[in-house]
Amino acid sequence: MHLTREAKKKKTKKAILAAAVELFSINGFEKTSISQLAKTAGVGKGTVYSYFKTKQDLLLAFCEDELEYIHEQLNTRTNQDAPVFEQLVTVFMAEFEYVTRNPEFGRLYMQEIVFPKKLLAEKHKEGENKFFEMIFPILLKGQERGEIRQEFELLHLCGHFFAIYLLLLHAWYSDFIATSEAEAALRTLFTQAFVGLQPSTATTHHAEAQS
Amino acid sequence: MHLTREAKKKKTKKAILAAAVELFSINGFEKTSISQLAKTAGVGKGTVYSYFKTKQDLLLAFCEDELEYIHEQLNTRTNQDAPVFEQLVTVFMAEFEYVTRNPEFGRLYMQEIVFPKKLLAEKHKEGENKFFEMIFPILLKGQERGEIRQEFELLHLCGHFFAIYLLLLHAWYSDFIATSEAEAALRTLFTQAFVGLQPSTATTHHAEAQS
DNA sequence: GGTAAAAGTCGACCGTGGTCATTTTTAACA
DNA sequence: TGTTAAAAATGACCACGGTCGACTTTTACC
Repeated sequence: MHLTREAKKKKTKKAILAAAVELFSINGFEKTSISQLAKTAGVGKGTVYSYFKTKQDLLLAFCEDELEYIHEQLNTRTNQDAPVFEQLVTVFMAEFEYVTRNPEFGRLYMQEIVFPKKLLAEKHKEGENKFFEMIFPILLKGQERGEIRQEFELLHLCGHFFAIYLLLLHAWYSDFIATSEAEAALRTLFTQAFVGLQPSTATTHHAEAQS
Repeated sequence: MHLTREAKKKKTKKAILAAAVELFSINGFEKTSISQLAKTAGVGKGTVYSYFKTKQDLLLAFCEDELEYIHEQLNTRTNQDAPVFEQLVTVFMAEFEYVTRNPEFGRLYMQEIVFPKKLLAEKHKEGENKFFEMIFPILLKGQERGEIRQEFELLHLCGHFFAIYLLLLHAWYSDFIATSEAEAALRTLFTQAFVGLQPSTATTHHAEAQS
């Protein structure tokens, strides 16, 4: 048999991940030791490290699994005909709620995603692309519909919104805003971004955009 | 003598910080052990921990010292009469260059500042305020001069720019942009923010801002 | 100075994350 | 089935970050 081996590996990996979810949820990330986790998963300590390079990797793997699920759900649920503004609020709030539901996981995940070790940057680009893939089509449609200026590149637009999302999370983690205030804050920031910071009469002498 | 005691403590603290700077610079943060550091500083291991709660705290303390210096320099050097746009570019690029000069320190610093442990959030608000204090007066003057819309709250404006700054660093740490491209990217994002994402003819049906 | 309490220092000690030589399991072939 | 080489699992082991009670120095008061 050729499949049995691979199948077993998958099963072991799942067992380790399951143990991780269980123990991290109960005791938190830092208070869970790898040996304890290995025992729960029914494997040796070394085995854990042959599936995950690092304790953090284990957490990130779990987070990414969960996020993928959230993203799929979002893709099927968002109303493609609503205004861009509203679609973005929906998407961002879903992400926000997921990340902040378990602050400890979310924090470690975002720390690694936003400011990755340079060597691992490549790996995370992929993960972030998931996020960009979500809002990319929304913004594209927005440009087609004339809700968003067409002279800006889509990538830069995505970046702009990602920036606002980062700020939202930062504000929450720093206790500047409570969970209940998040949506209002997001809308305020979006409004600023849409309308623009300068008065509409101003001369845009600095508007030489870059690729 | 009453001062001797305090003076001695300061001296010890400086010695520890100095050892940290030296060893971190040579071997990096993770490869420097506390016992090694303690030996270099000429104190016991426990003493290090009576001055700094954690190994990370040690690094953050160092970073904050350095940042303070940068901020002072900036306050005296920026041209208060230049357009807001240009002043902001100057300030942000200075910060950017400092943070990315030593990627490892900058990374750990930003990780902790942007997504702090909830319990320590209070402590870091202070640190961030330094940043806001830098751009607050610039934006205020911008509003007075009519370069920036007056219907937005200054705090939200600061937030908007901080968001862009975070994105810039993120893009750099993720290898999306190189050091040499940073300023151009920053200008592009600023332009987007100033001009606004929606066409100037669009109806702003969503413009109910929040406090 | 003598002395007792408070402040500061110390390094042996603990549990941890991570490694690696060794052992066990699997797959392939005669 | 028996043999063997590769793949996978293992846990003793290591260096580290951080703790703690024992120890030394400083202070304040007589």
